[in-house]
Formats: sequence, C-alpha cells, structure tokens
Amino acid sequence: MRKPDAVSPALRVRVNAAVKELGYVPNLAASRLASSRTHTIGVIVPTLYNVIFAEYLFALHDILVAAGFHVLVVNSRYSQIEEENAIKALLGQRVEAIIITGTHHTPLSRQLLSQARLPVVETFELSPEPIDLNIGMSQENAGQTATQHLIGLGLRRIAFLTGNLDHRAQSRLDGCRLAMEQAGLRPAEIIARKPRHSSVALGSDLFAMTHESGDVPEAIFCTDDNLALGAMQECRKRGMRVPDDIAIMGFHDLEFAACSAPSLSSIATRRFETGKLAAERVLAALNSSRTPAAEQIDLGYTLIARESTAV
Amino acid sequence: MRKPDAVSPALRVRVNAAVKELGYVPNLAASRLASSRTHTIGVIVPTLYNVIFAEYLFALHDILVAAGFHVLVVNSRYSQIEEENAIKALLGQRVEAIIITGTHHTPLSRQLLSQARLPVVETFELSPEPIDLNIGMSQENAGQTATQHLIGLGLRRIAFLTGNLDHRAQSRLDGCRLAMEQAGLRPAEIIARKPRHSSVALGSDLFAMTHESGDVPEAIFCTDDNLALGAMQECRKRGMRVPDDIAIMGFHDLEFAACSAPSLSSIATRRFETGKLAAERVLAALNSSRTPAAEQIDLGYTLIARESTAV
DNA sequence: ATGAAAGCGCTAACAC
DNA sequence: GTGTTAGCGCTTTCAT
Repeated sequence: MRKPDAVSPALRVRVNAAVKELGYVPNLAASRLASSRTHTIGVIVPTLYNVIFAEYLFALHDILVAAGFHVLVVNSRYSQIEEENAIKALLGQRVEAIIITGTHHTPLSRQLLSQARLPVVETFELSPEPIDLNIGMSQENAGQTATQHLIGLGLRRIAFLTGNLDHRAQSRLDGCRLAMEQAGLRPAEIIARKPRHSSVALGSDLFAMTHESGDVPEAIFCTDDNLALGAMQECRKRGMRVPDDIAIMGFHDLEFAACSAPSLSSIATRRFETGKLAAERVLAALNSSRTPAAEQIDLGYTLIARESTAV
Repeated sequence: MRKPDAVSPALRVRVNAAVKELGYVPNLAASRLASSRTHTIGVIVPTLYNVIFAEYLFALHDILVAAGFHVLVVNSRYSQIEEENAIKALLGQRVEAIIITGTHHTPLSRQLLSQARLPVVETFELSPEPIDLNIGMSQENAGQTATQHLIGLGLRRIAFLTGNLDHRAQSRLDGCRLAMEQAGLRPAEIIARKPRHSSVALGSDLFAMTHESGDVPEAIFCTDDNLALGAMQECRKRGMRVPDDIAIMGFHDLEFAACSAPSLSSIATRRFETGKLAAERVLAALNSSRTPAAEQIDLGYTLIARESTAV
C-alpha cells in the first residue's frame, strides 16, 4: 500500500478492493511504534483567541504539512504548568520536534526539552539562554520604541494598558517604563484585575474604568491592537477625540489597524515570518544528521505611525 | 507508574528517581497499540482565524481534557478535500470520536465516518441526514430573520456582504434571498472575488468597492461581525452615518458588537454551548456501551437589535 | 506485591 | 515481485 508502483497491477487492484470493502485504515500507532518515526511536529501556543497565533500557525502548517508532517497543536492557556503538561504529552507522542511560544518555562520543562534530543524552537521572544533554536524579537525594545514615539510627540502623561500580564506583555511594559524613565517620567498602568484574553470589549471596559476614575492620560499604549480599538471606540462614546484629546497606540499591527477610523498606530510584528522560519529550520535540522548549532534569530519589528497618534 | 499506590513506597521512590534521571517518558504509540485505547478525540474546524472557532474549541477542550482525553485539532481550510484527508488522518490515529464542523462532506468522507463505528458529531449546521449526532442551528433561518429585521425597518435596498462563500455563508444568503422574495424584493450581493477569510479589513475593502461603484444600498447584512465592523468604519471614512444613512447588520454577535460605536446589531449564535454539548454527548456515547440513537439538536439563535440598525 | 510472558499491528530485513 | 519473520514498547493476564 505504501509503494503501489512496486507491485503488480493485478495485486494492486485486489488490495484496493479489499481496502475499500473493509474500510481499512492503517493503524498509525503501530506504524509509529515499528518505524520509530512519527512524522509529527508539536506546536505549543498560549491561546487560540489571538489572531496572531492563527497567522503563525497558518505559516507553520503550510510548510510542515507540505513536507509530509503532521502538526499537533496544543494550547497552554498562558499557564506554565499546562505548558509543562503539554510538553510531556508531546514527548509521549514522540513528536520529532517542538516549536514553543515564549522563552519562560518551568525548570522541568527546560530539562525535558533539553534532554529529549530533538529540535526545539522557542518563538516570539529572545532568550538570554535559548534551549536550542530561538526565533523572535525583543518585546522590551518594541515597548520602548512605542513609548518613545509617544514621548517624541510631546506627550507626557502616558498610560500602559493591558489585559492579563503574560510574559510578553510584561516585557513591553518594562520597555515602556524604561523609555519613560529615560525621559524623566512615570507611566500610569491600567491592568485588568481579572485576567481575560485581549479583546475589543476588554479595551473598551478598561478605558471606561479609567475615564470614570477621572484620571485620563494624554496617551495610551495598549499591548494589543484589539485593546486599542476598544479604547478608541470608548473614547468616541465618551466624547473624546482621537488623536486630538488622546493619542492611542496599539501593538502587532493587526489587519484592521490600517483601516480603522481613525487608523491605528502600532508596532508591526512578523508572525508569518516567525512561523515560516521556525518550520524551515525544523525541517533543516531534521534532514541534517549532525546537530546544528543553537542559533538565535532576531526578526525585529517596525513602528507604524498612523492617525491615532498624529498629534 | 500508572498506579503508584499499588506499589511499596521504597520501590516507588526508586522508580521516580530512575524516571527523572533517564528523562523517561512513556511511549504513547506503544501504549495505544497495546491497549487499543487512544484517549483522543479528533476535532475538525475550517479555520483558526475566526474567533468563533476559538470559543468553540475552548469549550470542547475544557470538558474533554477534564475527562482525561487528548484533543486533536485539525483545520480543513474550508476545503472538502483537506477535510477528507483530515478524517483519514484522524481515523489512522484511532481517535475515539470525531467532532466535525458542518454537514457537507465528500461521499468518501461520509462513508469513512459512517463505517468507522465511532461517535461522530456534526456541528454549526442542521443536516437533512446526519451521519450520527448533529448539534447546530439553521443558518438559513438566521439569515432570513436578520433580513426580515431590516425589511421591518422599512428598508428596501438591502445588500448581502460576504468574503468567501462557504456553505454556512451560502445558507445565510439563501435565507436572505427568501426573506427578500417574500417581501417582493431582490438583494444586491457583494461577494469578494478572491476568497479571503473574514476580517475587518475585508469588510472595509468591500464597502469601499461598493461605495465607489455608486450603487450604495440602504442596508447591508454582513455574514460576519468582522465584515460589519469594517464596513461601518469605511462608512464613517466616507462621510456616511450609521444607521442614519445606512443600516448595518452583522452575524455571530462577537464580543465587540455590543461596544463598537455605534453598537452593532447582530444574530447571536451559541458557539460555547455547541462545543460544550458536543463534548458532553461524545463522553456520554463513549461511556455507554450501546450506541445511542442518532440525534439532532437545534441550538437556535437570537436577533440582537442595536444602534447600527436603529432607524 | 512482584515478576514473566504473550501479543497489539505495523516496518524492515531477509529469503524465496 | 512476493511471502516470511523478528521486533518496536507498552498492557494485560497469569504465576509466583
């Protein structure tokens, strides 16, 4: 069945007939056990709610499936414990490589990944000590750049807005604080108490909260374009004009940032490229017998200034 | 290792030490082969870009993981061929049940699912002849209800706007046509030539196209809230007021519909409940030895009238 | 409570 | 080109 050409046409016909009649489907577990090849790559993402991971997975999927691999996606829900369980599950499946979001893991996770002797790619962040490959960008620098953009516009009272404070959001906040400090300022911080995933509705809620507190800043840097869009809409509802009364800055440059009204300034990040490169490097590592040297790739980011900060 | 209580404490300690030192992880393929239990449920969705599937998967995941199952998510990219391949892959994995989006499959897909002797749940639509279980809603009725709402407002020139025309979008369009016909009208149809996934940017593009053609309707029913939001933003950019100059209606009642400015009228659909119920029925079927009768559950939908159609 | 042994359904290597 | 056979690493059953 796996090499139909290597068999007489007559036999091939009989085999196909039998397959169809019996509804026979080869047992992958047996095949994997016997060949010790699973043709499966494990991918861990923190959530499926955020479209950036959909884009990333799309690119990964494209390349890996074309190369004959299965892609096993697990989500860790932003929990290191769930991530550790996901790693165990993937190793138990004997995936041939693991592509994992972020660079912060439990000690056991690191240990498991290190001694598993398979290609590991950490993505979206830059690690001080990568387990193996690392493809990402400096979230802290990006946060700093965004904030410097606002400061450069003459804005002084700047707030940082986020839903849950996962590690990447925290790094952006660190960058924001650094930029403010360098300018002799301090950011206000608007952080949702209850960790909810980033959404337009949450951005709207958080801005409403801030507005009602009476302490409205001159500019808001949101960790995410969804939050930014929600904040912009809430501004309008409350009679504030963007950017005249308040400047708003997003993050990720999602598809709608260019066409929202007003259009949204953001930091463009490279999700497709991250996925594509991770997949390519994994394939390369799997095809070369010798272990390639651990490598770190900085994909960078780009500041996109649009109407929402055109003060 | 699987029953630590059934072993002397001393041995248990030695086992754990060995496990840690060797980085031992049990081989799931071997376990599955030996026990002929995979504890895995396969789920097929058409895309990961649409947040409704994230919500659905979240609910599914919650219940199935809590019950000790693995969830294997595959996406078919709205292609029946890819869906067929996904089904083969899942059956090869010997998943214990399959939860699949939609009710339209290739003949071979139907055959494979029928003769696999495992619980199958088709979701999001209602099928005239379900393979096994079917949990969904009438997309056509929902499209009809939305359109009747617009007609009831005295609007006559109504357009239907969609990105790609997958089967569910087609059904909503059918419902829209039916309502128009009953009122003695004909809908205009705005359909993206290049199938792209639904997004705010696409809604914006499509409305811009329509506006430039000069033939602007009195109301637009969009297959998706993302498209609707994009259309609303593009309206504002072009100096049209919603709902005064044009009424806009979305679909799915995504999180942001309530907080956009103006707030968006929509049809609320029940993604969480669909996932929850599908997971519960699968677990029930797996626990009862006898095959439960094929069943069809209509989860319905709700018209939510908000500012964008408050004419 | 512990050890021994058969066999799950394939793959890979070999003989025919 | 075709048939045969020994494992892959577990689970399950049976002896001890």
